[in-house]
Amino acid sequence: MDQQVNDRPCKRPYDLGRRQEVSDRTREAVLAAARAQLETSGALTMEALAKASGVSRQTIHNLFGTRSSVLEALFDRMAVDSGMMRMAEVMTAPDGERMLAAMVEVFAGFWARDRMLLKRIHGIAAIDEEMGRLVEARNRRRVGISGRVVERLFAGRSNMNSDERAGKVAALTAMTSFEFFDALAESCGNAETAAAMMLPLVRRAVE
Amino acid sequence: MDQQVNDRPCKRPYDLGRRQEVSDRTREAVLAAARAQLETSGALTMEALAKASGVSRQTIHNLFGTRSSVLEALFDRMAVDSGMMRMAEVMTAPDGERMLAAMVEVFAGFWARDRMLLKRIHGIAAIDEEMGRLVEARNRRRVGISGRVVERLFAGRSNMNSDERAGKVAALTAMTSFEFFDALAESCGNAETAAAMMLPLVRRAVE
DNA sequence: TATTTCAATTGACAATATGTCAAATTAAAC
DNA sequence: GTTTAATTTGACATATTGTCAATTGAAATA
Repeated sequence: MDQQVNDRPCKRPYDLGRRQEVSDRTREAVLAAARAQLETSGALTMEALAKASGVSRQTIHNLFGTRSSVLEALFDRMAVDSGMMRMAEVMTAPDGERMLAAMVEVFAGFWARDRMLLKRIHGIAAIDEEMGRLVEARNRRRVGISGRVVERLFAGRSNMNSDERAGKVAALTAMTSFEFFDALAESCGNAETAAAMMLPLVRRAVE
Repeated sequence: MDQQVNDRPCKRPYDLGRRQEVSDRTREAVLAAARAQLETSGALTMEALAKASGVSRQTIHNLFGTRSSVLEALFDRMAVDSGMMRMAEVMTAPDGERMLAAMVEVFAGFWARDRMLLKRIHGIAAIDEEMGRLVEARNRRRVGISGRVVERLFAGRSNMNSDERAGKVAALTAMTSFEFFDALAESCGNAETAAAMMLPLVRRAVE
């Protein structure tokens, strides 16, 4: 079990030790299988997931809780995996221009790496309230980053009212969204070309 | 039934007449209820749909077939309702600039009108193969329109290679996509502001 | 080695959803 | 009044999520 309430006193201390490692590995296996299933078919059933990861259906429930929780775990993991920490790179860039370039590069890379998976998850988010809130929360972080970039980019010019500034931030946020990247990749035919096109497009958008 | 195989000879001709009208009205009622359900909760169950539109679950199956078919009918209808015919306006504009402006106006209006519904349907399309093909097919039409607009826009200049041209088309297609509009509306806070921002952004993108 | 602990399995179950079928109902057309 | 066919009703079959309790099995302790 994930956690247990001690209604019965333990006669003996017990360290999970290697058992925890095994448990962790099966957790990974489930997430990997979930990723594979989502990327190929788009459907994600507990039954198929259990079979693919070589555990029982109940075990997945024990490890994650509900089906939604599996998706959430996958989504959470993605940020860590794909180096959301590279965002520091963006923030510490020497000037606005290079901040913008770094931001575009980081996000384009991020979106390109897990494009199919993100497409599925964002799709689910459009239907499912809970996943919707999760995606929205992450998007809000990008709004914050856009704000900082725009701030630095126009640090010199004081002849810009707050509406104009808000417009720039909105444009930058929208153009660094997964949705825009995916649409661009779709109409380009591949993600690499889309990634290459991003910076000039974004630059012209925030001018 | 939708259609029947005559295994028994009819003794008498029969014109549906008013019965057809009634049937058509219930069809409308179902679609309206489906729209309402999708816009509010995002979930669409046949049971709730039947209750909301005041018919039996079986009737919906008779009228549409499957649950997916209801969604498809709703999606098909949307194009007709929201005036895809206004596309002629785009094609017959006197010059490239005005074609571009018309295209942006038409699509921004189109996306804004049914934003929530489109969000749901595109979400489903990201998961469901069949709906995915439908949305993709419609998107391809926009690619064609973008091509015409870019063609006219740069009719004078011959100093543009095919890669450059393809890039413009891809950018225009991506920036007139629902996904981009929705992302922009999200970061603006409302669809109206997003619609107003579109033209300048698109213009700068295709330059 | 024997015992204890707990992850994992198994099987049963309830709840919800889609989709199909056949018989009965009902309202419109003839 | 009879015929026609849309609509309803109720019964199924199937698939899916989620929970429960009892069992199993492997690792940790003594």
